[in-house]
Order: sequence, then C-alpha cells, then structure tokens
Amino acid sequence: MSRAELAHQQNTHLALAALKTACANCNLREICLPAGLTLEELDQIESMVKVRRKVKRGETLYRAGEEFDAVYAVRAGFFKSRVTYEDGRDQVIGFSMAGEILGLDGIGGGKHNCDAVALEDSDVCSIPYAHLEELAREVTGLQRHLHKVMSREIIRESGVMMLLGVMRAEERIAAFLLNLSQRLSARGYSPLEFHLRMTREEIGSYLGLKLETVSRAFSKFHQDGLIEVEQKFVRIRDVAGLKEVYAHHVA
Amino acid sequence: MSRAELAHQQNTHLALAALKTACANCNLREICLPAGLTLEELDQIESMVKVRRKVKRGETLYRAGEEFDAVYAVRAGFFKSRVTYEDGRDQVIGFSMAGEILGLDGIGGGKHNCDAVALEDSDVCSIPYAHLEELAREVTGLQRHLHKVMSREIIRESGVMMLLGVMRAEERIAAFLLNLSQRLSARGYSPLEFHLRMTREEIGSYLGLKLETVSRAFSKFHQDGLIEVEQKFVRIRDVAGLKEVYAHHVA
DNA sequence: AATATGTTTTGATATGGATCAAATGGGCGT
DNA sequence: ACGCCCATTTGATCCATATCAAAACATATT
Repeated sequence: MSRAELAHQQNTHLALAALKTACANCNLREICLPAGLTLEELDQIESMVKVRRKVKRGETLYRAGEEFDAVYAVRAGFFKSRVTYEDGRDQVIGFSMAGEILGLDGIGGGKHNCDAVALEDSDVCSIPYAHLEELAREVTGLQRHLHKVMSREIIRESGVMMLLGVMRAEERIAAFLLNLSQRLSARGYSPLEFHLRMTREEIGSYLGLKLETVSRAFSKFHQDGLIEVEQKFVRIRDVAGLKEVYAHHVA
Repeated sequence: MSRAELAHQQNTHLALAALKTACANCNLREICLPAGLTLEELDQIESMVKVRRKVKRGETLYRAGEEFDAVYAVRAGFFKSRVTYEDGRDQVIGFSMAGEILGLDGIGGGKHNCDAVALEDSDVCSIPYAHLEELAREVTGLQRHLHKVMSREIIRESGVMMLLGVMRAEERIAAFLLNLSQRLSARGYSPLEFHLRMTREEIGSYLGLKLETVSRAFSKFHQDGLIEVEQKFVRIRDVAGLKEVYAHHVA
C-alpha cells in the first residue's frame, strides 16, 4: 500500500470513527434501508438522520397525542407500542427491535397515535418526516422502501388481527414465540435461545390474553418438551412441535 | 355569454361527459384525493387512472398471492377483505366503501396479501402502482396523501386490534355499527339508517365472534331500544346509548 | 443483608361466548 | 309463483379462558 493510500485509509478510518452513527457504517443497514443505494444516496440519507436519542427503560420515545414530526429507527434496544382507550383500558399493539421503524402511524393525523415505551435502555435514530418526504422524492429507492415499510406494517397488523380473531390461546402464544425467534434470527441472534424483554402481562395484552393464561401456556409447552422457560429466558427445543400447535389445528 | 364562450362550454361539457370517470368530476374526490390540487395536477392524476373495472357481487377484485401492480379506489359498491390461513381458517380484516382505497398491503411484497370480494356490484378505479409512485414524486400533495392513506390504514388496523384484544362482544358490535354509521355519514348518507352489505357471519368474522353472537347482540340492542334491525336494514335509535355500551365500561 | 415491590406460577371457580340444534324467514333461480 | 337454499333467530349446553386467590420467586431499595 502506498503512503498516499495509507493516509487515505487512515483518514477514512477517522471519518468513520467520528461518524459511527452514520447509516453507511450501521450494521442494521440491510434491515433499515433499501438495498442498492449509491454512496451518494447513502450520504444524503445520513444527512437526514439528524439526531440519535437514548431512551432509558421505562421511558417513552413518544406518547399518543404528541405532535408527530419524525419516525424512528431502533438502533439498539426494545420497545412496546401501547394504545390507551378513553376508558383507561389499554393494549400493547406491537413490539419493536433493532432495525425496525417506529412512529409510522403518526403520518396520517400529524400526531402520534400510541405510546412507544422502551422495555430496555434503547437507542434510536430520529428521522424528521419533512426531510424523509423530500428525500423520498429524489431517491426512488428510498421512496419505494418507505412504502414497503408502511405496507409491511399493514400486513403485520392484519396478521395480529388473525391471531386475535381466530386463534386460541396456545396457538397465539406459539405464533408469538416463533415470530420473535424469526426476527431475532434475521438480526443474527440465536433463534432458539433468547431473553424476553416484556412481562407475561405485556405478552398477554398483545395477544388479547390474561397473564395467567400466558404463564400456563408456557408451562404446558414446557411439559410437552417444546420449550424451556426460566423467567425471561426462553429456549425453543422443538420448532416443528411449536408450529404444530397452531398449524395442526383441525378446522 | 358570447358564442365563443358558449362553444367552449359545450366542448367542455362534451369532454366531461366523455370523461365521466375522471377524477376532476368525481364526487368522491374529496375523500379519495388530496385537497388543493391544481387543475394541472388533477389532469396528471386522471391520466394515471387508466382503467375502471366493474366487479360483480361475489367476485373478487384480487386474490391473495396474485401479483400486485395496482391499488384500487372504490367508486361505488362495497368490499370485504379476507385473509385465509394455511389451515383453511379465514378472517375478514376489513370492509371498504366508496372513496376508500384497497390493495395497499400489496406494496410490501409485490403480491396481494388478501382477497378483496365485492359484497355488491361494484365499480373501482384501478391505479397502477408504478404510475402512482412516479407521480407521487412530482406532485407533493399526492405523495403526502398516499402516506396519509397508508398511515390511516395502520391506525385503522390498530383500532381493530383493540376491538379484538380488549372489548367484549357487545362492545365490539356497538363500535362496529357506530363506525359504519360515521363512514356513511361522511359520504352524505344517513348515519342513522342503512343497509348492511355483509352477513352476520361476515360481521362476526371481522369482530372475532360467531354469527349467533352477532345476532344475539342485535336482538339485545333492539330490546334495549338502541336500534331497530330487520334483516340487513338497521336504524340507530339511540347513538348515545350505543356509545355507552362500550364507553361506559367499568375498567 | 433486610425489606419492599413487582413478577410468575399454580390452583379453584366463574362466566362469556362457542357450539349444537332446530325453527323461521327471505331471496333467487327456474 | 314455487321450491330450494341460505341467512337469521333463539334456546340449551359446554368449554376455554377469565377471575380470584395465594404462594414462590426475583429485583430494586434502604
């Protein structure tokens, strides 16, 4: 390597170190951004991600009713999204992990529609919507990606409607575990062993069940040799068996 | 009016007659399209709406798995969206009426994710997605509108998750009737008297209930003087009372 | 380390809505 | 107009999950 090349590499290295928040260097890029962007486009996108923000466990990233001006990419950590009713009843409507986008529901009405609560100390990139809108007009790949992300959220929710509308308790919980497993796997974590970030009650709220029902299902799955559970730790011992819990249903 | 003006008006009139499908002349414009478009922009949008299509009652506009290439604006009629599971169980995940957009869930994966079935003879405008994407880049108002429509669909679905996850049977049905009422009202129809386009079974499927439960709730509401029902015809007699069915819940 | 607080498990019992069943009523095709 | 099929209503019974309760356990606080 020539001295010039070496110097260049060192500069680049320094620049990258300074920019460690930047998209080009982010290991979540493949999940969070469209593939096939040019370096120049990546540059533009980086310039859009103005702020990184830390949210401590238990704190909210945003609350229902607050003015919407940005969507958020989860860089690290774990969130639940929670809707509260007029009468005080609430429901968890989703869990978000690294690489996923939060806050899309705010676009429609200009204000957030749910609370996003960190279930562990978390780290997000804040993406001002006005900027995102503008850039989506210039970078076709980004426009399409944004549409995809929104569309996938619509599909995700219709999947949850299915859970809630037609599945019985154990089916819902098996589906929930397999879904977590699959998402962790896509992020390079073990699909078979993981820590739940949420309580039984939060799982229950998401699945339209009471916490006792969740607990009993876990115990049942354990008895049947499908999983091991110890508090928040889960090991899946029999993926196929877990799938059968809901696929083998006799309609 | 001068002869020239008259001639011009007649030409315009002819053009409009020929173009009676066009957006500028569509009485659903306010629901379907963003407000404040210039005439020129409206022109561009009209050019995008290539095909109108009639769908007879019972027929599908699209089916899950089919290639996605367009979204649809319902011009007249009524649709249900239905997802079918591997094991044959299915669920209605939404009902769509005039002015509403169908098929947004297809953007994410390039293929449709549910079946759209006409519940009465219907009429839709087909909007090729490639064209929509392109035009959204040029017409800012359209881009924002598209985002809004998608975002509102996300919010709508999280409302249904709430129905399914936390409400009891009668609450779901009261909420369902009030939602229909409100949407019909926004379209200039009576909010207090309407014909249901779907069966009790389809309502039940949407609400995660059995048809018998829907029927019983209707009878109960009738007894309590909240509604009148006769087959598909519904008259709401006590809006406040219907709201209380779910708002008055003691948490 | 001790105490307080929140989470999870497990058991006993209650209940809302599902299921099964049967009768009635409408709408559609011939 | 007739007959058949499908949708709806209503009743009786059952069962999955909620509710109530209490103990075990984990985590945070002093």
